[in-house]
Amino acid sequence: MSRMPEFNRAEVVERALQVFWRRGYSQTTVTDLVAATGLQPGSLYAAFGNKKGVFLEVLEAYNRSFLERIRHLTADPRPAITCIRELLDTIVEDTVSGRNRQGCLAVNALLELAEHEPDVAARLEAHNDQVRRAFAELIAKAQAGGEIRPTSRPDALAAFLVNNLWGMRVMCRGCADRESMTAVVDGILDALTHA
Amino acid sequence: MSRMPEFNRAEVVERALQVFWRRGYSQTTVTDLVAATGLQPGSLYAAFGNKKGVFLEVLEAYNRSFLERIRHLTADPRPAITCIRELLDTIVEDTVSGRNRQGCLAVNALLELAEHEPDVAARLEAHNDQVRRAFAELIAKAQAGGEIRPTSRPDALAAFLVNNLWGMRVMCRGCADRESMTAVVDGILDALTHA
DNA sequence: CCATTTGTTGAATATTCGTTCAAAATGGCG
DNA sequence: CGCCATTTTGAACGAATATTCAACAAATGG
Repeated sequence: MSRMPEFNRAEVVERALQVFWRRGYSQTTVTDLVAATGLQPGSLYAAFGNKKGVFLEVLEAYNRSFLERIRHLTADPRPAITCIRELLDTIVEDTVSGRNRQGCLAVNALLELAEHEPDVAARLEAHNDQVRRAFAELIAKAQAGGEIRPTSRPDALAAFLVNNLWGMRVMCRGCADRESMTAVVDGILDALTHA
Repeated sequence: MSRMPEFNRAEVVERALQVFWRRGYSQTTVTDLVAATGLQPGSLYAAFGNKKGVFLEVLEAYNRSFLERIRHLTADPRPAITCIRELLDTIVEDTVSGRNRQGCLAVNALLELAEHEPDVAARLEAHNDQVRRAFAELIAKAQAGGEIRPTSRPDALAAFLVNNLWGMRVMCRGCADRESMTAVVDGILDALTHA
């Protein structure tokens, strides 16, 4: 009964994500989004409402993907500590190689927008909680398997781990030397296994 | 032989700092700065060149103050671990009480501006190095005094500590519950003392 | 093949922002 | 006091920005 959209929504979101991730929210202009997505302003506004609408959908896709990645670790047959080490090592490698120095979109957005976009902040808080819970499950599994001593509660260790993850996401934007980053990873894993 | 400036530069910088800290760089308008400092646009531009000039001076003041605070810890007669715990506890209290949920100006600025303001990023990297070195000294002192075992190098432990500090500066913008934050602080101190 | 509904186009719009500048004000000094 | 260098004032300017809209195009159903 009507004309069909010419674009693939997921593709558009993915391309917008790349721009927002690299340039941040404020420094990304609608013109940037038009160039990156191939959509004209009118189509963009028809599909997403406004710039913030695009960003919210981008953020949702990013967070979902990240969270799934963490949750998959719990299903991984290898020891949990191995999975965590691999996760952290990947960040180090991506940073040192220059493959990814843009940090975490969610962390970047939280620091940039927490003050004047309360709804964005609320979503990011919720995401943070979910990440923490996912790690707590992973740690509980590791404690059950004897990899981590059950001295500390999974919640507490998860909060500690997430804190370090966010710290690394800050550092990889500004001080990307391998030595410091591996020292950090070693410190985290020592803390988890000796706790 | 000429007219004298009517404002106190340090006061103006301090007031501009409050605005930039709360709102971030992009979201702070020159109109905001005019309102906060009491200076008219012309005076502001005569004194600082432009908006970025104001911000650079603000950042310098903030970083110098923070760095001095850390360096003072090395001269504190009490055990280094006590000083570190106090530093971290202060962050927790300021966050939970709502006294300071704006995190760290330097971290916020790094994430917001690293991409498109290379000179800002360079200054922040240098600051980061100085902070790390200051903590390394503090830790070396603690190792010499037997508070921390000399198993790990001071550099490595300092990198780990700074990573957690930045992580806390992220978290205090988005997930300010006391339980998580004290869990993080406990994790940090356990890691430092048992390493 | 027409009517209708929806998507696309891209120039236009209104607003906001950083910055400038000419005129007025101020204070030190001969 | 009168000269002059400097600061202050605040309206004005141009550039950039997010958003809109009227004209056009495509697809569907009868």
